[in-house]
Order: sequence, then C-alpha cells, then structure tokens
Amino acid sequence: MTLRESGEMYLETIYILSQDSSEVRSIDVGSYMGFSKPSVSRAVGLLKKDGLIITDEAGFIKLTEEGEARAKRIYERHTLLSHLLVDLGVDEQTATEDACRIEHYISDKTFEAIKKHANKYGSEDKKT
Amino acid sequence: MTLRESGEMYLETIYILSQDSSEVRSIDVGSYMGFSKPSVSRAVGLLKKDGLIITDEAGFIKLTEEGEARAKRIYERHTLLSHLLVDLGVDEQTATEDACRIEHYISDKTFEAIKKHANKYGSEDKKT
DNA sequence: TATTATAGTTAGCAAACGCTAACTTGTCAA
DNA sequence: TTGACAAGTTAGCGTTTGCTAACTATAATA
Repeated sequence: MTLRESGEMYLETIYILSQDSSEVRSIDVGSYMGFSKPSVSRAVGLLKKDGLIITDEAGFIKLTEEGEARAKRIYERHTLLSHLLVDLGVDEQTATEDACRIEHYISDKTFEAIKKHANKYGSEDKKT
Repeated sequence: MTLRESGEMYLETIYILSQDSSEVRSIDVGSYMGFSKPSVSRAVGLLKKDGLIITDEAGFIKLTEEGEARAKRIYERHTLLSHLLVDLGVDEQTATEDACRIEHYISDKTFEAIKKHANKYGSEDKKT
C-alpha cells in the first residue's frame, strides 16, 4: 500500500511531535492536526499495519525505522519548500500551507533539483 | 462548489484540446486523459452545472468565459512549473508529471513569487 | 431496411478519508 | 467503592472520483 497524502501527514505529525516528546498519543496527533479521534484511530491503525509505527503497552506511538525514514523525507521536503517560498517573498503562513500540500506531490528528482537550486540561490535577502 | 484537482484536470484538458480543434467531445477528453466514458460524463456534467462549460446541440464542449479563465490559470501554472523544473535539470517527463500535480495545490501568492523568480533566474542554460 | 459501430448516460461498486454517535476501558478523586 | 473524565475503538454516514456493466440514441454501412 502506497502512502497517500493523508497517511504522510499523520506520519509527519507523529515525527514532529516525537521531537518534542517521546510520549506521543493518538489524541495529541488529533489535536495537532485538528482531526477527530476516530479519524486518528483509523489512520494510526493503517500506519501500524504498514509497519511504519508501533504502539507500546501504554499506547504511545513510536516510529519504526522505516516510518522514521519516510517521515524525515516528507519533513525535509516541507522544511526546504517553505523556507524556499519565504525566500521568494511568500508570507510565512502561505508558504507553510503550500509546502504542506506540495510536499506530497513532488518526485525525488524534482526535489533534488529544487534543493540544488536553493543551495545556489537561496536566502537572497541574507546575502550581502 | 470549489473545483477540485479532478475537475481542474478535466477543465485543463478541455482547454488544451480546444486549442487544436474547436470540436471537443467527451470521448476525446476521456481518451486524452485515459479515463472511461462514464467518468468523463459525470465530470462534464459537474463542470456544466458549475457554469464552466456548455455543450452545443452536436455535443461539442465549449468553455464559458469563466471556464476558460479558470482553465488558463491552471494551464499557465502547468506550463511555468514544468518549464521551470526542466530548467532546474529535471527530465521532461518527470517535470510534466510533477507540474501536473503541483499546479492544483499552489496559492496565487506562491505562484506569483515563483513566476517572478523564474523571470529572474530562468533558463540558465540558455544564458550566455 | 437491418445491422453494427460510436458516443453518451445511468446504475451501482470501491477506496480514501473526513465526520458524529455511542461504546469500552482505565484512572483518579470524592 | 463509585462516579466521572479522558483516551481509544467501532459502526456507520457522506463526498470525491475512479471503475464496469448495461442501456440508449444516432449514424453509417451491408
């Protein structure tokens, strides 16, 4: 089963929350994303079935190695894209919103190309 | 009703086909997109209901003013994005595929910012 | 004229993914 | 111990958007 936008968003959220606290629960994911408990429950079940996360006895969610790799990949896209858009003059909020959608739809090839370009021309304003 | 990715793709296809021939039928849209007749039939019905296209007595599809404006907007995104990606070193096919998805998800603000940047740095290889 | 091919529609299935309602389960305080 | 809240699950709904099967209508051909 290929991870869709929805699954990627849940995975990314789990990754982000995991960086602040090692105790991430479904309820935290839901409140971060603004989704209902049943929606999270199903999504967590699917990510578990796909071997991307596990839940321990206490119900805390942990990323598997594979899950973490996938989450990092998405998060890296998100970070680079939103920074890039801000560099291009897009306001922070719009940049984040757009990056959040685009991040799921670009191929590796495109991402690498953008990354290379960003390194070359990025942060123009910060240049002297 | 807000146009979703699917509706935008149908509209864009109708626009593209309209540039080659003024006689665009549902079947042409379907074969261009690789979708079945019933899928196109429903989509065409929805676009009609939304006032973005009309069909004449013979069944040919025409864009309304509003429909054409929307289609152009999407197509412009598509064109700029795919050219930009090619400029960044992405192969033609990947660039087209990615542009085809991204084009539905970027805000006006982001698009304008990208356009401005592209004008500034675009077509590097062609520079002397 | 009768047959056949083409275009379009209708009916209904399936998957993804949000939701509410209502249930279970576990913990903690009165 | 009991009552209440918090977290999670189950059941089932609604929308979007693809599909197939099967129908209709029209046009061209044998």
